[in-house]
Amino acid sequence: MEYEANRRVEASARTFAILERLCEVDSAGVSALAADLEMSKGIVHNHLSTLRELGYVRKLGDDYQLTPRLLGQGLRARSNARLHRYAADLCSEVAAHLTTGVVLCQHAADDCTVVDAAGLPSGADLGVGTTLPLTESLVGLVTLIAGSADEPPADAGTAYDSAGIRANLDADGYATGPLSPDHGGCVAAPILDADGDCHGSVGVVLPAGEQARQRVTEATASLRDRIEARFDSGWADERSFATEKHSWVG
Amino acid sequence: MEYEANRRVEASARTFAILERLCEVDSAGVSALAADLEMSKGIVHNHLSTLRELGYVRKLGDDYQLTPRLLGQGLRARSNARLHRYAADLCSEVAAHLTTGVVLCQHAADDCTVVDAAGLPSGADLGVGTTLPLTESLVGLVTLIAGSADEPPADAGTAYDSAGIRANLDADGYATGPLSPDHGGCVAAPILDADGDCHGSVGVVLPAGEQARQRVTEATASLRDRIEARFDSGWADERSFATEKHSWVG
DNA sequence: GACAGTCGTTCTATAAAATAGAACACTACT
DNA sequence: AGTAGTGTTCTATTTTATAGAACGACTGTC
Repeated sequence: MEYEANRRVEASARTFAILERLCEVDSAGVSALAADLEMSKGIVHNHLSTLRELGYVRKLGDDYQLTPRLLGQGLRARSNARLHRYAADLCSEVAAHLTTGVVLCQHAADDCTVVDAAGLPSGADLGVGTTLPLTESLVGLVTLIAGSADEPPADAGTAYDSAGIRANLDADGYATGPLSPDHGGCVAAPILDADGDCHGSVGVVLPAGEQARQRVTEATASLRDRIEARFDSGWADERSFATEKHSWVG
Repeated sequence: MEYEANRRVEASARTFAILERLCEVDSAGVSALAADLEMSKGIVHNHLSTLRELGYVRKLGDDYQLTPRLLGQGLRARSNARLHRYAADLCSEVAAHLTTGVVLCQHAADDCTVVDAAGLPSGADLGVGTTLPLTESLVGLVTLIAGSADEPPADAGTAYDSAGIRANLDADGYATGPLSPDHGGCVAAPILDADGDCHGSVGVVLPAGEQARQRVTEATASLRDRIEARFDSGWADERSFATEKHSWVG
């Protein structure tokens, strides 16, 4: 218990608290941040100066504001992750072919994040960067179940039938149900590599109509297979390398 | 001098160094990071644990990897910035109308970052998230010049004619030249608000041909005017609010 | 024109916490 | 078995982050 408290770097946690707060409010002054986060003005100023020195924050008049640096790093992190590299183009392809929505979600500790989206209407609240709860969304739940041998604890109180989903995953490798409490039906399939590690999931929106259901489930299973095949083969992505290096001159 | 050194939060700087390193290499272990950053293994482990607790990093086997959390925050930060909210749709519009590339760049301390791009070929190295140097790119230089009354220091050694660009900005509100050493010609216009603060710039790619030049410069000036008009009026963006709140059900 | 209420910034003594470095547990390969 | 690698734990020491008050500048109001 003594060590657990000691190994956490408090100063960094404070810096991130400030950064996250700035992310919510766009622009704020030292006093407002200090009041919101219950920190002294002097300390907030020190952390903001540090963030500014590192290029994550800039000053506009007397207010501080995030720079787009996080965006660049976030996109770079996504490009580094195999899930996005292997699956993004296939998801677009399926979305276009089925004329429905497809989301690619990456599993994280406490939630899952949409890293690619295709075929969604422009007003959708499922765009890239959206985070969904692990236990309260189908795309999250399938990653949780596929990633661990034991099913989610009963106290999680999920609205889904965990045992049923597990059975569906064991049988078919996908599950069907509402994408989240706020969204309609979808078919969700976890993406596993050869070691059995779960990298995330794909969710394909289910249009109304019973014959669409079969087309979508088949397409989802095929999509999953093609993505996992790339994981297994350590896909060399020659194509993306070829285009990535191409310097563009207008 | 004593205070300057004291107000920087070293622990946070170390955490960000680890985070940035992870961003470059996708996935790495404690020892590798410690060696690269010349830190002790124990310390790297503490910082990684903190980042993991905060949800920015996850563990895959013995390696650590960034989560997509930065992506979500980066996109949210972009949505909060007025530059993106006011200018993104107009840039797309102009790109479609002229059938050329348009980039929207946000000014930061040491560089400028592409926060929106439209009409660029798929292999372009100018996508969202790209950072360009302030003095070695036209889109950066116009923000630098427009943002400060005095011209950039001579020792910056820019390949551009700063005085000439300043004259062009004073006269027309835009400048013409190579977008960067790696790219072709463009017309770049800084975006200023009513207080004279520079928020960034737009860069419109210049296709070959002399009559295209005039069309593009006129379109750029018009684009700048329309964006700045939204800054001046504190554009209420009813439209984006209306669509943003619309929960989408498949 | 002085006043009160802001703001961001600076400063310093004190207490808290980050750190280095060695030891530990575990795995893989020889 | 042995060696070399990993991530992790631990502790004593010193660095350093912190609270809180004072400062200077600015913006209104009376």
